[in-house]
Amino acid sequence: MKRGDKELKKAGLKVTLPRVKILHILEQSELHMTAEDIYLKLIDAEEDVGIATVYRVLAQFESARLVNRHNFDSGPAVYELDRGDHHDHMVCSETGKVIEFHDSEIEKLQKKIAEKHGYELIDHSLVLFVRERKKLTNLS
Amino acid sequence: MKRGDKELKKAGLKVTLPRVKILHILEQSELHMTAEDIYLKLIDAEEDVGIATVYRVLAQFESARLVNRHNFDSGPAVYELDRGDHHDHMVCSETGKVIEFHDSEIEKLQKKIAEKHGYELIDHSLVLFVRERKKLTNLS
DNA sequence: ATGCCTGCAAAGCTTTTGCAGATGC
DNA sequence: GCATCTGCAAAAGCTTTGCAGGCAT
Repeated sequence: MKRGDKELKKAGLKVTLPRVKILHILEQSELHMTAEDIYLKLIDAEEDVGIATVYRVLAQFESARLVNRHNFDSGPAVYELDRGDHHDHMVCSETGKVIEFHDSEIEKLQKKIAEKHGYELIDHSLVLFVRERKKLTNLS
Repeated sequence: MKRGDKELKKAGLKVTLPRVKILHILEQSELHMTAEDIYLKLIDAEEDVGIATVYRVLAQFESARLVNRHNFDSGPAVYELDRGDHHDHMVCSETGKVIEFHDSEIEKLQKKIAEKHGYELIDHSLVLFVRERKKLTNLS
């Protein structure tokens, strides 16, 4: 039994080729892939998996907390493996690059704000839209 | 010339019935309406405006910074009038209620984090998903 | 009169679903 | 063998676009 199979079993999912392959792609590739990114990787690897299955499997993985889905913007959702380390995201509006970060101070403040309003914080979504800082020093 | 017309002119938009009506609805109604919410209000008011126009006008309003669009989740985007007061949102997962809040400490931290990574903060999106706090005191 | 604006319908893009056959256990 | 899973194609949900006519200036 290969690596990854255990996670699937634990989630109550049969160990099928599409699931193993998709999990593998998520492990190997860049973080933050769209369903289509994954689908194209599968095609590339000559795997005969339909896009519908990719969506279905990703939804199951999300329920099983194996992956997290984000809607950074309008447009397609992106998925990333849940490696157990909670973090937020910064997206460069020029390059599209995604940077992860974690700030426990911000986390604490969020909890406090929710409580101040009589609520319990379940989850949150924080995305910073940034651009590379212009270096004003080297204008020759 | 009625209230609101000036904003439209300033944005370089002709003062047309759909634009005036939509602006009016955004001013009068609850914050955070979907394009369809607005469309239904227009139908209700016997105005003969198409949903395509609602989307087009909202996009123009967004460019003109008269409104802000949010994608709280998957599903339809919501729009709110830009009243000049920046704030973030808290969504109750049980009732769907949206609460606005502002925390300058969090804002400051975001700016600092972006800069620490060599970026300039342009914008951000912060949504807290919450639920009503269970009162554990009155279990009879 | 002119060019911007609009309604309608059709298309677009992302995601979900129904179904018959395939596969894991 | 049986339930779960999958591919395909069709549908669904939200949003955008092409076009011919309408309206503000």
